[in-house]
Amino acid sequence: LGSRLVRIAGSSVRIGRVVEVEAYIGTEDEACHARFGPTPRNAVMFGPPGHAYVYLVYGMYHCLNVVTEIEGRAAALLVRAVEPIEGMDQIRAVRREWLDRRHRGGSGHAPAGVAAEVASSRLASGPGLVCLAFSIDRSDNGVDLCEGTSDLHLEPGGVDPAAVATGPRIGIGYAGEPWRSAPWRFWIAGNVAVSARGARQ
DNA sequence: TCAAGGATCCGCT
DNA sequence: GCGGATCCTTGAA
Repeated sequence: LGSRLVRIAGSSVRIGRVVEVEAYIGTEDEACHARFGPTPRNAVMFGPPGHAYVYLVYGMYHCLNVVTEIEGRAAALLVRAVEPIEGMDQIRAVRREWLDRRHRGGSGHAPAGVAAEVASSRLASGPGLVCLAFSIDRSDNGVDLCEGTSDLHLEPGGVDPAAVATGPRIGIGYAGEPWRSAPWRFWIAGNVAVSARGARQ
C-alpha cells in the first residue's frame, strides 16, 4: 500500500498510488491460484519476488498480482485498486475505447456519457479496472516490477499502519475456512479510490 | 478431449 | 439485486 504503479507507453506516463490489496499466501491457501501446485498459469508465483503475476479472470478482465515470497513459495498480492495520480487523459481514453467495443455489435451504442461521468479518482477502483487503466494484460506476466526502467514497474512507498483497514477477501466463496474469512484484504481507510465491492464490506 | 466455473464489471430492474 | 459478456484453466474421463 502506498507504492506507486508506473506505466510508460511511448511518451505517455500513467502513475497510480496503490490503495487496496489482497494477500494470497501459498499452496495451503484454498483461495490462492497456487492451491493445486505449480501449473503453467501460476508458474510466476513460484518464482522470485517482485515479479508480476497477471491472469485473465471471467474471460474478460485481467488481474495484476505482485509476487511476494522467496522462490518456491507461491505467495502474491492482488492489486485491487489504485488512485490515479498522473496520466488521467490516457486512462480515460483506454476506458472509452473499451466501453465502445463492449457495446459494439451488442445492443448498439454505449449509453451516452457513461465513460465521461466516472470520477478521476475512481478510474482504477477494482482489480479489472486497474489493468484496464494501465493497459496490463498477460504480455506483462513475469515482468520484474522492481526494475525501474521497465515499461511497467512499482516505485516504493508506504502508508501509516494506523491508516490501514482490513477485511475478508472478495469473491473467494469457493474456499473453505479459515481462508474464506481471513482478513487479508488491506486498504487505506477512507480512501475514495477503494473498489466498490471492497468499500461495501 | 470435455465440462465446469471463475480473485469482474456494467447496465437495467 | 441480477444477469450477460467471454474464454481460459483446471481436474476428471
